[in-house]
Amino acid sequence: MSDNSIKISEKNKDYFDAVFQVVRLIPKGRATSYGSISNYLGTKSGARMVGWAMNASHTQKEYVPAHRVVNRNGMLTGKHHFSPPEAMQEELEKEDIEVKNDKISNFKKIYWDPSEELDFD
DNA sequence: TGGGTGACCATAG
DNA sequence: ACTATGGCCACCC
Repeated sequence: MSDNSIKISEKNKDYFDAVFQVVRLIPKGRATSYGSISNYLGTKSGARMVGWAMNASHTQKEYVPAHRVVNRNGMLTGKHHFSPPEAMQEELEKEDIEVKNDKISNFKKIYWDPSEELDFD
């Protein structure tokens, strides 16, 4: 493995790019939280920035599975930001992820932590 | 330039 | 268990 090391430059633009890359690395049927991504990138409290980056994810040419990114509670906080708000839950259910009341039921099961799954070189 | 906001998280009361 | 507050950093007005 060699592509798993995401490098962040001083440019915030690269930070956005890094977030997108991590999100794309999320396996199908899995989900992670903003905090985990920010923690993986080094910005512990930069969880908000991750969400901000996701907001710009739709502008990226490459597909970014933003629906696989939820908050620490497993709640689909960003669903309202999707083209059709219900699309987020739809996409998750398509990946065998059970969503109940805008929250992932088995979030702990399908939880995917980049720092755990991705190996550092 | 400065203040307010946000798809968050952790801690304290 | 729940609510309140701070922190964090980029973006917008």
